[in-house]
Amino acid sequence: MGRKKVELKRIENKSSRQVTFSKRRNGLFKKARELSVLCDVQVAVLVFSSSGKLYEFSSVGSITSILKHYMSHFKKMATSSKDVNHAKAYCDKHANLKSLPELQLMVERILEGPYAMELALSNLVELEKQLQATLTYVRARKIQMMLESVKSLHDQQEKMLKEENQLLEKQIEAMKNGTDSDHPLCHPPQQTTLSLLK
Amino acid sequence: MGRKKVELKRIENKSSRQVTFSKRRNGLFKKARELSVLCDVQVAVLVFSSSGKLYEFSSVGSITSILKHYMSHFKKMATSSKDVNHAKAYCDKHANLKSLPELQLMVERILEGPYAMELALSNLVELEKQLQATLTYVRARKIQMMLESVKSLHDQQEKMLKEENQLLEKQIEAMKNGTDSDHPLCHPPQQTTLSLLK
DNA sequence: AACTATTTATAAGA
DNA sequence: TTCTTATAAATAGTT
Repeated sequence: MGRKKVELKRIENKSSRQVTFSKRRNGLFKKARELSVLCDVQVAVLVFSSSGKLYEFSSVGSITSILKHYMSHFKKMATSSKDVNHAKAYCDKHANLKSLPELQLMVERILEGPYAMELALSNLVELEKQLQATLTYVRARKIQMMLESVKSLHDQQEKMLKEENQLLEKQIEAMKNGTDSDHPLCHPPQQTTLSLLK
Repeated sequence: MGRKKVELKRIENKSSRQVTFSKRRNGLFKKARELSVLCDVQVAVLVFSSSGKLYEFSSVGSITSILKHYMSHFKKMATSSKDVNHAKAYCDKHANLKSLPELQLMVERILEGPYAMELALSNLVELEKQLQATLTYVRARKIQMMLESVKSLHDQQEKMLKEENQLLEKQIEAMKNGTDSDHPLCHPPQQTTLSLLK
């Protein structure tokens, strides 16, 4: 379908082969998307160029579902502005990581953009790495916070027990020293209230 | 390209959807073959019908490169044999999850079997779910273990402090009994009940 | 499955 | 590379 009918054999001229490759590859992906949508089927097209580059079309399936999975994680993560700020600071210090807002944009473009289907696999792999790194960081932060909260409770309790010990020691001291006209030991019951995990 | 322009959306009429599927599937495969021959590249097209049937065109080779990605995730998980045992026990109690060794076999069959190309996409999606579920479990176990180790340190310290308190209380008691045997206000110190991490 | 009016893809040229 | 356009090819609706 062009000015002339083409013979079905390798195009020997390198540059016209390259031009045809680019045009027909796009055409093939478009057809694949149409088939997928019109007929409600899953289609994957993989094209390996002679230079080893991979061009891929995927109507659905693992790649999209992986992205949706990340996306849902992502929305949860983005709700806590505190985490976002921590992550932002972290990303600023490690240039290989993108910030959460940047990643969010990236994911949204991919999922909602008009060219969602024409994403190269390499882009997805890169995105996945970025998301994984960010998730890992956020998880580490959460665990850190959990441990810190437990430790803080612990420290508080320890402090109260120590205070109680000191009080008791003073009582002993006082009893040893004192005669009994005045009874410093006989106070109303000590209040030892420990509020712990809510 | 037909009597009318078609909207790019699912064809609702089942039989015309089926006819279009058949026509366009063949068209897509023809385009794929042309691209492959004219441009001297490798092309694979996979079409999964809603009934699960696979139609395939391949100018060559395999999809194993995509599957290797899954495999690498997998290898990381399998490094800790302790976790493997925990996960095994967990999986035994939750029949919908496969154990790690089972998953490993699954992946190996997929990668090394002679029918690598004929994998249904649904298998990959299922595998992905299994892997994700297992990873989630392993992560939860790790957090649990970290918290437990902190709690155990905490409990130990608390026990020591309590013992010290008791010792001090006994000393007070003893001193009271020796010097000042009937003083109505002087009760034994109040008990200090500590409710801690469950 | 075949036909055919139309739309769509694309080869060659600018 | 991008656009234009003549023509080949694909295909939607019909039979």
